Amino acid sequence: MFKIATWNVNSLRIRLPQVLAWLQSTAIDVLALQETKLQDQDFPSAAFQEIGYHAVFAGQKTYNGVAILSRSPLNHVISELPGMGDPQKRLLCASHHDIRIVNVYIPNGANLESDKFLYKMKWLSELESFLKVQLQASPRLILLGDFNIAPTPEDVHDPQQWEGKVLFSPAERAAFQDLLATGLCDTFRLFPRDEKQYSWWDYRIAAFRRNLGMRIDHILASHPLCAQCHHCHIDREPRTWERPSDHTPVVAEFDIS
DNA sequence: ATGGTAGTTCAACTA
Repeated sequence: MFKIATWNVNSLRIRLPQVLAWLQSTAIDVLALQETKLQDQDFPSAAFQEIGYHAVFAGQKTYNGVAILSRSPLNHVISELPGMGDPQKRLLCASHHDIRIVNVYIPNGANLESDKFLYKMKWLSELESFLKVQLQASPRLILLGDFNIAPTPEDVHDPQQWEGKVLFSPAERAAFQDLLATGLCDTFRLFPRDEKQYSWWDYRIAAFRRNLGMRIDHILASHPLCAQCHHCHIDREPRTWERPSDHTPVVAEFDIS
């Protein structure tokens, strides 16, 4: 059994006790983190090592920052998205045995009229190119992270209100489908689902209490791995804790010998 | 239609 998860922690400095507690209450093999907001010299490697996790990370001051925690050593690390020439630390790719793990913090995009949205679409386009190369070399691949895209109306609490807005625009949804078309499937949608299951709720407007959320954190797996995926769930519990991240973890399990 | 909160850093930006 192989259990992998993604969690946008919105500052690992603040959330470290929660991440440690959550890891110790689950049986996670690999955890992809986004928005660590830590420079590499400040990354709490020792704290994770004490509970049995190796860590690789790519951080910067104040914004962004990604990390992968793993019970087994990780290798062949890439922390730059080719084609971007980008100081923003939003991608971290590493191998866990023969599984290629691609952890992403896809840009938010602000709004459809902004330069940030152009940057988001460019980033998605470069990610698609990068994935094709990675899949060629590594047929067993998992792409996971904070995508900042709700792929379908079922992933949005009020799809009419959100139609055409950032996180749920036709262009972003099309880009998400382009990612799937490289040879991936959305593990969450491999199984029957209750409605209104989300991974992110705005801190404002008491969104969590009212379940006004969106499913924007995803675990996509290449087809050979999808055949071995037997479970995916959103763990709402950390979102109920004191001083939570605005995102909650998503977990997928694979039957891998 | 606007803004509501949270984190980083310390006025303003990102989300």
